[in-house]
Amino acid sequence: MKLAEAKQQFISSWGAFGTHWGINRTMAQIHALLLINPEPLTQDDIMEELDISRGNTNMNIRELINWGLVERVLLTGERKEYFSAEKDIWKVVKQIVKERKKRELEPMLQLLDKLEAVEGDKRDKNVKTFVDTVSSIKKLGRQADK
Amino acid sequence: MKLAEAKQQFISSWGAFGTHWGINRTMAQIHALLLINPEPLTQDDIMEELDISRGNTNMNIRELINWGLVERVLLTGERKEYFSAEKDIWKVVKQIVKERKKRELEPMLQLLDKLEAVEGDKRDKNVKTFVDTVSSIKKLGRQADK
DNA sequence: ATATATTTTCAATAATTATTGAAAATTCAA
DNA sequence: TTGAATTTTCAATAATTATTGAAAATATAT
Repeated sequence: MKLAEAKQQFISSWGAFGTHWGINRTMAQIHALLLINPEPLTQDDIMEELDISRGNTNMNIRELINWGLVERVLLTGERKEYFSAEKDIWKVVKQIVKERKKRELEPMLQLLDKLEAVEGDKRDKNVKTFVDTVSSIKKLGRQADK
Repeated sequence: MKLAEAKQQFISSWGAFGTHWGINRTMAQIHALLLINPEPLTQDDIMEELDISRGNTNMNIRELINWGLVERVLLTGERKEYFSAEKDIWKVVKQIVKERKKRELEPMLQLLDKLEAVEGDKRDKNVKTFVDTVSSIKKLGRQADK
C-alpha cells in the first residue's frame, strides 16, 4: 500500500474510532492528520487535506488545543499559524484521561455524593439497592481516579 | 432528597454520561433504571418509568442484552418477560471493557498491522513519522489488550 | 385451531449534532 | 492610521442518529 492511501485509511478509521468514544469525527481526523505529519500544518493545509470548511477546521483545532492535544506553533517569518500534535502517544493518552477525569468523572462523583445521602430507611429494599449502587459506582470512580 | 427524585437524577445523568462515551442515552438510562431496581422489570415498566415508546424500549433492551449487561428473567406463572441488570459494578465494567475490546480495539489493531507495512523508504520523514505513529499506537493497544 | 397477549420490526418522523460559508473581528506590516 | 491577511463567530443548513407507533411476527392459553 502506498503512503497516501495508508494515510487516508488511518485518518478515516481514526475518525470513526473517535465517534465510538464520544469524540467528534472531524476532531479525531484532524488529530490523526497532525499525528502522522512530521511538520506542523496550517489551517489551510488541514482544510485542503481533509476537504472541510474553514469554520469547521477552526473550531475543531481550537477544541483540540483545549484538550491539550495540539499546540500552536509560530514559525519565524511566517504570518500564518501552524499546528502540531504531541507525538508521544503515551502522553496523548495521559492527557485524554486527565481531561475526561476533570470533565466527566469528577462532576459525576460529586453528584453521586449528593445522591448517596438520599432520605429513607435502608431497610426499604428500594432505598438499599439505590444507595448500594451509588456507593459502589462511587468506589469504582475513586479507584479510577488514581 | 427523596428517593424518587434521586432516582430521576441518577437515571438522567447516567444517560448524559453515556453519551460522552459513545453510548446511546436511552440505553444508558434503561441500564441505570435496572441497576437501581431491586426487582426485575418488564418492558411496560421501563416504558412507563422512562416515558419512552415500546419500540425504543425493546431495541435498547436487546442491545443491552447483546452487551451482556442485562438478562431476561422468567418469573414462574408470568407470561411477560422480565429484565434485570448485573448489580456487581466491577463485573459490569469488566464486561463493557471486554465488549469494547472485541468490537473496537481488535479491528483497529488489525488495520494498524496492515498500515504499518506501508511501502516506501523509512528515510523519508513522512514515511517514518507515519510508521512510527502507527507502531506506537499498536504497542499501546496491545498493552491495553491485557 | 382460535383468540389473545406479547414481542419484534422498520418506515416515517423528530431530535440532535456537525458543517458550511459569509460576515465580523483581529492581527500585523507598511 | 489604513488595508490586506488571517482568524473567529454563528445563523442557516445538512447529515446523522434516535424515537415513534403501528403492523407483522411470535408465543401461549383455552
